[in-house]
Amino acid sequence: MPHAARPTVTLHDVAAAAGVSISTASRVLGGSTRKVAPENEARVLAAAAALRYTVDASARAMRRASDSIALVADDLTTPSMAVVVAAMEREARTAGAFVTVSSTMGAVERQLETVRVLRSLRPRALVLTSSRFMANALGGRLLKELGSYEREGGRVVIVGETDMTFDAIGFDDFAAGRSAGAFVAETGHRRVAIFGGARELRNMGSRTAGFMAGLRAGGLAERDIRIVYCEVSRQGGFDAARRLAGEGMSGTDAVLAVNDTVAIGAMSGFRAAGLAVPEDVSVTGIDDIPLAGDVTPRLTTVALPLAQAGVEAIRFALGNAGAGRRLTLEGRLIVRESTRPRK
Amino acid sequence: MPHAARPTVTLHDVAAAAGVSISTASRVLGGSTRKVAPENEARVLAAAAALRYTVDASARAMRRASDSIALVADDLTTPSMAVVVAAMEREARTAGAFVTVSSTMGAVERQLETVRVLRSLRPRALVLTSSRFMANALGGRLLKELGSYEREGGRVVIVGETDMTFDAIGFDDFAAGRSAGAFVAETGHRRVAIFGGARELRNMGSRTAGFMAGLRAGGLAERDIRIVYCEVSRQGGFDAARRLAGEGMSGTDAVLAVNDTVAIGAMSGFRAAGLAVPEDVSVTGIDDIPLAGDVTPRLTTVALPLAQAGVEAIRFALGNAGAGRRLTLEGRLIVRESTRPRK
DNA sequence: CAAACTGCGGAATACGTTTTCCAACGGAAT
DNA sequence: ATTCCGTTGGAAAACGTATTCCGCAGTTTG
Repeated sequence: MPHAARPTVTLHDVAAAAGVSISTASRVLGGSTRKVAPENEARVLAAAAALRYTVDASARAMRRASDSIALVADDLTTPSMAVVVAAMEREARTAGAFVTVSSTMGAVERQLETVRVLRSLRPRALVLTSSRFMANALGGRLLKELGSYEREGGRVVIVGETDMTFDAIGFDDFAAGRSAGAFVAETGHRRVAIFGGARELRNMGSRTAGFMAGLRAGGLAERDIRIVYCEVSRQGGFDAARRLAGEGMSGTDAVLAVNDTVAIGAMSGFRAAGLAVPEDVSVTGIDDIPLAGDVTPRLTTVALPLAQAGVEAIRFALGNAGAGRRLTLEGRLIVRESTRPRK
Repeated sequence: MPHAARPTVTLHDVAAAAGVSISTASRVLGGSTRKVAPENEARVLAAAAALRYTVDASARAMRRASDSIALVADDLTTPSMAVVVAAMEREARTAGAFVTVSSTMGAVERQLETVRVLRSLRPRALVLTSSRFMANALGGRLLKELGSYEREGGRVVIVGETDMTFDAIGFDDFAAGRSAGAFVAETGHRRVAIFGGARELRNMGSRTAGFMAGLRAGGLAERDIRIVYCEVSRQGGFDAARRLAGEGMSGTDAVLAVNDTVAIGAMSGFRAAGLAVPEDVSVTGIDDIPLAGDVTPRLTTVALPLAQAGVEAIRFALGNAGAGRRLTLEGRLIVRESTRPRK
């Protein structure tokens, strides 16, 4: 035993116990196409079970394509991300692959570092999920790193919006925003506030643009729409609502939040300020995280197929190479009790 | 190139480019103790950078102890689990290790299967987080599997309660329950309902027992305490609250929920039934998930050091072998607005 | 000045597996 | 009966790295 962590039972041991050669044992255990005599097959299987043999994935990876998929996520604790990751894990497993997860906690420099580390695992694919994977980030160094990974035969899949030319799965954020905006306009709201994200988050920008388009299509004028920049978090929504309420609302009868987390925070903020949702003000979100259907009042939102995105990402990762495929998933408006038509 | 996924640049290429032997390149790049001439070192470094070389973790794992840690989690989407996992990921990274995550979605049979698969990665340690890792599960097969893994030099760390003799990190669930119970009793509540978990979840059982102990210590009689079994989920808490309210509360002025998720569900349920928290009924939880400080009213709860548990688990996993160490972490009562003293 | 020692580069080996190649064997066809 | 082919087992090579061992040079020591 060469070093502490490896005093394992090997194929060699199994073969010896079964009285066959290593080749034969490998063929039985490794799912080879070659046939071996039923007699020998049974003996190998028995020996493997008795010895509790498990193949060494590292050694196997040196001869076969690996079946690991590395996932780089901004923040695993985000509800929508948790849903995506869980779906990926499930899908990968049904395909006999497994997922290793790393989070970058939103630090852009750590994305590069993380990708470097993960590349050493020689995963079959690298799945990046973030709203911030832009080609020019870090002076293009991330792009270069991913490029050379791909040139070495790896697959890169991006979940979220990007301007890079890898396979990508995104949500139609503009359309999602537009359907929320149109709904709010059609249900008779006259003055609307948009609780929007920091400008640098690209998908949040698309959602805001969609809100505007939907509202205008529904007949609202520019001066009836107010954009409130806030942190994209529950607290951000809470604070924005309190502030708006503190300033007297100036007629605002609906809030379009850039995602469910902000919307739920906003509902709390209004309630804390003594306003009732939906009686005094309607609130909508985007995403349809599990919590959205659980809060009181339940949140009207645009459901994005988060789990499906996870599944499709794994399919891209495992499927045949396709250069720069794009899959855009559409959201679906779900009307619940956090909105109410105005007379 | 033997198979598609491996046309990578190898140490051989770097050595050739630098004009040195493979051994020298390995010594420079692999963090060896052997010294190499500064001249050569510089050339190797330059070549590696130019070629974008990354070591092959699989190949390295065949000579050195691996630096991966495999995590088996019941359900990654659980808020408390997300906190633990994030902390593990962070801690592992600072130690130069990385974490691979798999979830079993609560299915006990899949725990065994998952451990089998993960063992093939020859991780340095296996970290299991669940409330259900009992020795006799599956007729002891899981225990046997873990035992042989440990005999092969692996480390097993369990986060949560267990009766197995591996290193374990747990929370003092009984004490947490007791401090919540004592607080509720001391603040003048006279009739209390416990929203408890399914009986087979051991830690939930300890919490319930702690509730009882705390309440009795505070002077409540057996007949003033009512245990309501409900699903451990937001919906479970919601339904239980609705049911209780529908039956007229029969004087209940406080609810002790077995965790924050159930408590938050219960608050919604009461509100939906027209009752106010904390005016009509006080509600407490256990865990202190991030959401607990965000809901309205903010939840009184017993904060468990979830992140610390993740950190300590990684330290156990990476530290020197210690047979059957136990670390029990204590919770801390945090009083917020979901409870109110009764006159 | 010879001998011992130090510092460092390189050849070779080992890690555990898959896969190619070869040999042996048995049965069928001529 | 001889040749041919299909089947199956085993020997050996290969994957990329870390490390042991050896040798060469240069330096110190007696």
